[in-house]
Amino acid sequence: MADLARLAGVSVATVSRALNGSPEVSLATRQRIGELARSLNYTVNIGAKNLRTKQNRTVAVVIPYDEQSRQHITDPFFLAMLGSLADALTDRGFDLLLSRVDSGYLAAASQLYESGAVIGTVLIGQWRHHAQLNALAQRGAPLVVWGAQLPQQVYCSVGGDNLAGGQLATRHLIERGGRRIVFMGDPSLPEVAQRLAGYHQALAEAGIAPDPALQLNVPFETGQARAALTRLIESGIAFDAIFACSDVLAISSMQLLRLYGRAVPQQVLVVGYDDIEWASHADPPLTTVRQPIAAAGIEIVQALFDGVAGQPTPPRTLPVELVVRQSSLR
Amino acid sequence: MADLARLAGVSVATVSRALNGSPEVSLATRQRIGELARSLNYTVNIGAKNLRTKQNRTVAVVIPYDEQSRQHITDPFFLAMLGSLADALTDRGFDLLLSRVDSGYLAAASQLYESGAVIGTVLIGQWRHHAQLNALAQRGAPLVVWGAQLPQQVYCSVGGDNLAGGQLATRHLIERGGRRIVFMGDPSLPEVAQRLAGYHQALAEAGIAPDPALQLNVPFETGQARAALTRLIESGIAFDAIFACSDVLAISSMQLLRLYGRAVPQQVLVVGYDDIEWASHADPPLTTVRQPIAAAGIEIVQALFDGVAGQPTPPRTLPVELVVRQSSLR
DNA sequence: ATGAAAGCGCTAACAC
DNA sequence: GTGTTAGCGCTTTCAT
Repeated sequence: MADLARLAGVSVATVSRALNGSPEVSLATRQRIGELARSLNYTVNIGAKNLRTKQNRTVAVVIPYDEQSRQHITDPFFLAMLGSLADALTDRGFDLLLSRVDSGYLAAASQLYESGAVIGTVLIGQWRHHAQLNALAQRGAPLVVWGAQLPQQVYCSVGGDNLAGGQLATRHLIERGGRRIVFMGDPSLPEVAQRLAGYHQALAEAGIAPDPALQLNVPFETGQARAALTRLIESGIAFDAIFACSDVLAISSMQLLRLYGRAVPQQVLVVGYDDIEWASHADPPLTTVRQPIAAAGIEIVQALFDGVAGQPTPPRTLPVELVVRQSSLR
Repeated sequence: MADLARLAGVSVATVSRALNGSPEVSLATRQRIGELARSLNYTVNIGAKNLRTKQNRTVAVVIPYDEQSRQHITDPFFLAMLGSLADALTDRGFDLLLSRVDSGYLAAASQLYESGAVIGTVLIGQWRHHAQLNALAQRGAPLVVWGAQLPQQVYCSVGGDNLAGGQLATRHLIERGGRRIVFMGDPSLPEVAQRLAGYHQALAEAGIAPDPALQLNVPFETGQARAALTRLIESGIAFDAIFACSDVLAISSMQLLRLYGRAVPQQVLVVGYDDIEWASHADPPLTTVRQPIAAAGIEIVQALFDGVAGQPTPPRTLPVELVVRQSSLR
């Protein structure tokens, strides 16, 4: 900037003002300096600017990972959320700092904030970390978590309406003739627990007694899910429908069912969750509960900015919607 | 830090040294300061540190988007690459700044560098921007592009061996009895052009004359691809195999073929490209050319760091491999 | 309308 | 082993 000032024959103060479009500096010099900067490929050093102004236009997006599995971000749903956040932030002129932190030590997520690198943090994946997240929020970092709304929650969460989602899916399966409906998902995750509650409510409404044998407690990871479903099939326990807590699980299950000669939807109805792009390309196209991904990105970002501005940030629940395709149409 | 110094009864210089683990400061005070900092949730302001030391531990990953379609990052392959890069950078203690820039104005990608926000840039998706990328590289920013190696290339590219991939896929289809092999992809993209060249070579080896009617020039976007394939089917032109330049295209095509009562693999063999996670869950499981995604992340990051260090960064081509599943096994 | 100068939080000579 | 001080590149009062 000093160079620029010298070349323009003015002081750095003027250059700074000009580059920031201050009306104090005459239009002529403002333009002259602007063009000089452009021709020199000069850009204000963002670090110095941030240091001086104590502001900052970047947001951290944290995806926790299991220390053991050390797995790559892989579920298309997470990735779609990431894209949605990227778009929402880009629209507001903010950058996105992608960070992976050990899920056992989420406190690391706040370092980005405490070191002044970001103005706040978005965490995708609440998992089992409710307490850790509360602790994190209490350290003062603006934080928004994609996940379920829980009792005694200090942090702000934005999430789909999981209870309604579970009900929607299950009611639909019942309407279509399902009576022995398998539930697939890991209820130790808050979001899944709520979907399970919706499943139970819908069963109760229809006067169907839930059979614990049909509740498959499997993580969002196809390997174990396939094993569990295989055991179920081979045990000979009857079922005529599946409500899976993710599309990945649902599609993987449909494939397995085919292997065992069970036709979808003729013999088994299937409903998934998320409505990832693949759901409509599955065979048969998958009925699923659509999560409002684009809206989610916008809401999350809005909530985060509210938090940064010191405004209250109540948890938000976004509506979900049932998308009926052929996997549930007998 | 001044506060910390006061509380510890030392000067800021000592605190700085202690926090950076300098052996000059006595172990006792070093530990004392360390614990004090921890108890205060204090973290060195990274912006100020970067400003002073003129270093920086963040890398920009840019995903261009079309100004028109303004579409979300959506192809699972891109997202998998992103995950791989995130892992590779995390392993080296670097942060990843995710940025979306208008593909018509890629020069914007260098701003992150010129403003000192990042030490270099990784661009996923070479598309048609060879010239722009060259210009970008010439501005001095360390840049690595995932894509094909091209003549007169100034920037460093890391990519799969597209020529071999095209050959592998096509030879396999021929071995399996394919004679009239459809090619799907947009040859205006360098990577696809190389795969097409491989396709042509394999045809020539087998003495099969290429039929231009079988070359479907469609983008990586299923809508147009489906339209083109539909036209081909309805035109009555015979074909017995498809080589699609992405798994998304391939799976979408299989779905369409089923609609038209063409059995895969009995009537039409299909091979895809990328080996995204979904390929093995498709129906039938998709034979495909595997891109080395995990290795790619590591290579890209290595190349970028070489560039930052001022070392030469020749383009790198990574081996691909054919993964045979049922979609091509008649 | 423009300039001089202080200071954002940190590190690294250089002194002691 | 520790303190003093200059300065990274910028913005912003306060003067003029």
